[in-house]
Amino acid sequence: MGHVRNYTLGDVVARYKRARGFDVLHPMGWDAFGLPAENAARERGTHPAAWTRQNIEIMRGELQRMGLSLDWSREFATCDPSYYGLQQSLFLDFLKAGLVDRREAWVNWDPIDHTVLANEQVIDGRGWRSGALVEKKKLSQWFLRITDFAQELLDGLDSLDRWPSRVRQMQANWIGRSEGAELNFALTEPFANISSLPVYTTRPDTLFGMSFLAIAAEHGLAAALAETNPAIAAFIAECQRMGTSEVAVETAEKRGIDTGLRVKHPFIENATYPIWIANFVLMDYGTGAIFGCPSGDQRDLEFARAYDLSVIPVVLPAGETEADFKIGKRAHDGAGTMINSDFLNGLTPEEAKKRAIARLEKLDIGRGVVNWRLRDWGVSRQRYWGCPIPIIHCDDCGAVPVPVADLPVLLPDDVTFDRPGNPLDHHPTWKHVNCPNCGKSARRETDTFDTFVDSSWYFSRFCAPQAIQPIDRAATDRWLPVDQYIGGIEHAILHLLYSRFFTKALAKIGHLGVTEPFKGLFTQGIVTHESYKGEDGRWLYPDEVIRDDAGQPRHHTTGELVTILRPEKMSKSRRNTVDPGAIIGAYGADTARWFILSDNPPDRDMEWTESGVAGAYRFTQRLYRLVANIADRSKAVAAESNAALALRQTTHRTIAVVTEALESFSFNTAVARIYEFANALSEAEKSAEAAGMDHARFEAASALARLIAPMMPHLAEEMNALLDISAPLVVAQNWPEADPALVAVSSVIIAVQIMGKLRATITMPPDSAAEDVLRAAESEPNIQRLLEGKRIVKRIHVPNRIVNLVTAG
RNA sequence: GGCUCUGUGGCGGAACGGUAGACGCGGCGGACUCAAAAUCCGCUCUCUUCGGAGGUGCCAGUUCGAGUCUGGCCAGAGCUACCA
Repeated sequence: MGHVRNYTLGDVVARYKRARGFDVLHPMGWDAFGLPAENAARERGTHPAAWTRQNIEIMRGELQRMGLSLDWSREFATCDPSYYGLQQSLFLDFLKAGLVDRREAWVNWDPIDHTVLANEQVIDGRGWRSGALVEKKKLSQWFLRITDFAQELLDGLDSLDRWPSRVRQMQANWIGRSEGAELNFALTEPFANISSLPVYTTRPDTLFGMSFLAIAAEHGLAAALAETNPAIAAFIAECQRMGTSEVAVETAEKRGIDTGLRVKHPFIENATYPIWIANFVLMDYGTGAIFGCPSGDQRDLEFARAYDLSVIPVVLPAGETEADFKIGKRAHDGAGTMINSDFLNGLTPEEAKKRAIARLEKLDIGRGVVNWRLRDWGVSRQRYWGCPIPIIHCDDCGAVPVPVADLPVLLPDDVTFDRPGNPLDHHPTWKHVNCPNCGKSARRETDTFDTFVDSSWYFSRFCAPQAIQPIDRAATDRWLPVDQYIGGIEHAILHLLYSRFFTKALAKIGHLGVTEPFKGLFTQGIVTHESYKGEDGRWLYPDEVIRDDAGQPRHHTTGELVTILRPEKMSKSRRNTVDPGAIIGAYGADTARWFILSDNPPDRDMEWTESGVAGAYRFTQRLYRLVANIADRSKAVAAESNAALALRQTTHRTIAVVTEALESFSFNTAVARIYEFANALSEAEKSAEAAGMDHARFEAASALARLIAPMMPHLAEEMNALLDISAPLVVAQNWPEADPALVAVSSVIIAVQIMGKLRATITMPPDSAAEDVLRAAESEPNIQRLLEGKRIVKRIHVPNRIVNLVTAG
């Protein structure tokens, strides 16, 4: 149901903008590669391609029955060779432009499934599918150099003023720019050709509070030490077994092992500190080594307490004295004055930071650097159902790009899923090819791309889906950036960041002329539903549950009592799903669309309820009846009755407010205004004989048809044809225009307050002079009564809205 | 732990700092009907001595006036997480 909501919202915008005369590109495609297809293959023996095609057929049918105004001529799926082949050629362009690296990286390795797992696929240290304990393993992987664009990706966020600020905030946090210093700590004695250790820190100001240096278990020095020291080897092995899961991280104690090696302090002559291997130091942030200042960093403090290392306060908080200040259980990482810090004493941490960096640079042992939390994007996946990475590995020539003329590298159809691992790797012939360089026998890369690659440029392809080139520059110059992108908040970081990176990278190599893909972003909420449990605790489908005479929920055949649980995201495992096809079948697409739009603001989660759908359905029937009674007698009359004029004013005011609501994505309030309009039109039936009412009702109904058209396109056409069979289709008509003369009001109701409390209302001509309004307010009977014996000391008048009388005595 | 967001009737939710609760759902009452369904009409925040009084998570503040702005709490949600 989530996708139905998503595309309904988009369709309203598309239809509305089209009626306003815009040229709208509203395409549809399929993000078709990925794990679900492979899992289905393993579980049910269907081929991933067949399974995918079948799913696309089903979903396309649903979308078409929803009446989405999509341009199906632009449809494609990412698993089409005509799409992924072009993606391969883009990759080769990236490679040529130096945007691709191949390097060793630590990965989560599932020893049963023989595959790399993403972090989110590791649950409590075990593979989400196999349940095997996940190992950290070093593998050669392909990386896209997204970090080259870190600054641009951060800066670009400022220009995205039509994005939700929280998404921008999330991306900024993810990119994680920090400023600090990188410095080298010299070892007192070199070990295994290592004479110094580089360390990144954001707090060079606290260097005088140092009490140890710690390196990650995966650090090169640790590996070298492990060769001759079994205790260290055991400790490293233990760290690698430790999961990366939340629980593991949260409950893990700070642990370490002293290497026996020591480093010199950069500033203090003859001072040396131990090097520890610690479980809380991350290899892939900074340099994989830290200096520990326990007084200023909570983690360092916990580590120091565990191993009885010294704690030297270096920042004195305001209001404390140097003699009394002690570090207890909490490190002090806030503001204050530097102490125990030689040439930094008396400075603020900010100033001290600058001074320390200057000294490091002068001594030529360090420098100020900017560091990023963002990592390069590993795109290798040991999977079949994805886009093959177009590389051939040759023993002599190394990794050789597949020549462009040989693209696409097609996935073989004849694969088996009868054993763990990557079917491409098991295939008897596929990977054996000759090196394009030297002609000797070589091997294809058997990894495929992360599917986020597929979805990082599809919007460019939609602009010219038949083009020979992957991206048609003229077409993208015309259409991009996307004016309005609609998606779930779950894409706030990954998909949206990767797409932004791709756009900047493609711009750099000339494929695109824009540097941001999506000008406007709207994040819609998820669709939820109650879920139901039978007496034995099994999940029940919504249509298995009925209400008995007493209103108790019961199973429809067994009669057992059913427990209702609070609404949650629809999921197959909880069985709290509703089938869009069944809803459309029972009520029609317009009812589904109307309910989706009316329930609540589209950026919030919506609860799918049967009564809500039924209410929407009733309204569709009511609209039809309302219009069926109105014939095309559209001539205006010279002398219009008050009733007719009032209806016409309502019509034009409704046009104005609905237009405004649609512009601001307030679909639920647009719906409310249309309900009010329909109520007014019903009311007008009572004075059907009044002069000019035929025309007024016809005008109203005609406007109503066009106003609901973006939301209920089918009913809109029915109503339009009922009113005037010879009229052009609503989709061919313009958006209704509000007549300013009819929108204007002839009187306003002004609230009269005394001391800010509402005491009366008065009716006045709009824009009346202040003195007239105040005179009328003060002579209103109820106000006069309340003012008795009081003196007015101040009169507030807000034109057309309110009068507030401030009294004394 | 960090960042962000959200707290308004029985429910979903309206409300440029200016009449809190629009509109819908649900509920109650009535009309129509032999009856029901459908439909139509009315009522639906609380208290009230019928003058009013109180009310938007809690406590302060700014203002003639605060659901809206500021500060501090409380609760819930999302993201992120040993990022040095």
